[in-house]
Amino acid sequence: MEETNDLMRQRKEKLNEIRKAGIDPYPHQYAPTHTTLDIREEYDDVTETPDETHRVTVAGRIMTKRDHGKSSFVNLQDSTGQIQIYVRRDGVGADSYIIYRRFDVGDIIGASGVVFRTRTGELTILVDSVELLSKSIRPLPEKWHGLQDKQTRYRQRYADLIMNPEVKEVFIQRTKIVQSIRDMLNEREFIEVETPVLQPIYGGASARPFTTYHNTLDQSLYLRIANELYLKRLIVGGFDRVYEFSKDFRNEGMDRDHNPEFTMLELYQAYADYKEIMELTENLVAQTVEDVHGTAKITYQEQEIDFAPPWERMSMIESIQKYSSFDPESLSAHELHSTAADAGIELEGDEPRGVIIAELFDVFVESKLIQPTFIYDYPIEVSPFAKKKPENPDFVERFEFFICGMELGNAFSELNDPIDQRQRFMEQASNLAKGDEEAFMVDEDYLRALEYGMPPTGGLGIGIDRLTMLLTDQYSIRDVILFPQMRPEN
RNA sequence: GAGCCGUUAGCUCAGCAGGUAGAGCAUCUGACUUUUAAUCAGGUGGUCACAGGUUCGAUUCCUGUACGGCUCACCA
Repeated sequence: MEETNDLMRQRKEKLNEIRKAGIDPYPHQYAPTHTTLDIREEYDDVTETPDETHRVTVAGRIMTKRDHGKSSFVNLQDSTGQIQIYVRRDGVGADSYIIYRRFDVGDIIGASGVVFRTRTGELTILVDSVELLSKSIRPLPEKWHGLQDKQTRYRQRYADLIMNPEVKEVFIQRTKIVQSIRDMLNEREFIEVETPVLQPIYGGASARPFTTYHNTLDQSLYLRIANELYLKRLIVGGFDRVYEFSKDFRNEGMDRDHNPEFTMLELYQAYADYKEIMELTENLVAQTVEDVHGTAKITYQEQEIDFAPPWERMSMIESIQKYSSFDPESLSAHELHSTAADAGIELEGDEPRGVIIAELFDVFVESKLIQPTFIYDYPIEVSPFAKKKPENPDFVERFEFFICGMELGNAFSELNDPIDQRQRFMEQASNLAKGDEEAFMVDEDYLRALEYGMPPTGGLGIGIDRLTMLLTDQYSIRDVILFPQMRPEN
């Protein structure tokens, strides 16, 4: 249904008047010579006297308009910032000025003129030619307070971006973060690849998937919850270093650090173990912080975070010993159960030891890890794709890293023993049968790949959205995703 | 999934111990050729989220619904 209000009606009338004057309100192209930033850099030293050699053509959106009878000031915004333009009837001609009077805040216009300074010192273009490039028929939010309503900002990100320049900055930073990581990985001879988003069998993580359907194949397909198993197939195939920035989809709750679709970097390096990946991780992230901020120290929600390596390292057991009064090592399985129950953890009663240890970690430790910290050596029960520790087969060579109480990444020495992997799959399949919605199916093709032989390999996943939250000091994942998931408006 | 809070003009927000609504910006008309929250004068603009209930009367009180925010739970 088309919305109407007086303001839009008025603008449509102006649009018709402009058309009647024989002017196309939506012309096909324009050729600006400068961005507003170019002008600020190039003409920083101009004076109050207009000089014909300081000629520029700019294009952008009218953000404010101050009419003074036969002259008018406009703040014009382009992708690099704003500049003031000064339109005089004597400058553009009487006919053109009549059309100009039909321009509104929000319209996209082009203007040519010479750069000078007004007597208040404002860098300004004295315009002798101005034209409409696109008529805006929907009024922008108010200039002073901008757009505040969160719902509107998320649903109409375009309006948010027009009105709130700091929002745009966040997304520019996001791109820089990705670019920085990509540059470093390319330099280390990793190959960037693309693997399927539509998967016949989902796997590589524990999460409920989105299900879809392919008509021609007459088959259900899943949107990937991870790309792990495909990247490892490539390791089998002889790509020794691969990575992918992967949009993954998990059919679960939404909150300040979960969106149903999100971006994960996964990388795999043949012949490395998790200790090497740990070093790669801290160097990669610390360098990204440096590239984006020029320093390894940032402030996130008023907490100072120092990314300079080496980061703190603690085994999961050590971390539980440190942050709770419990020592999982000295407790029997039965005592572990009652400990966990006392801590308010809901249990069925038949959870294996490792599952409870992981729960204790979640409850007692995770939120306390503020500075970048590696937690390593996870229980085997919660890590179906990680290699066992040679000296203790109850635990695997796996780490996650945490910053500001958030899990940022996950890595392991990849399980490459096809016999062991098959057993782990069977356990998952049995959990699935028992009703664990986040367990997953046996992936026979992945096992077939492993049977050909996969070199010892270290793998890593990093949550790009969460990393961006940290580096741009945003409280919610919705503020680092351009179009976050929302319920329908109506 | 639970709790708390919110939804009033295009935007940002007031308000109503229950009597059909206000401000600023925007917009319109007039004046104004160096303003920058331009200024001055005068106007326009509202299904007070939606649906029920109580009441002589509901934007206001009550209930429900929708959407959103925050917190908690869930999420290895």
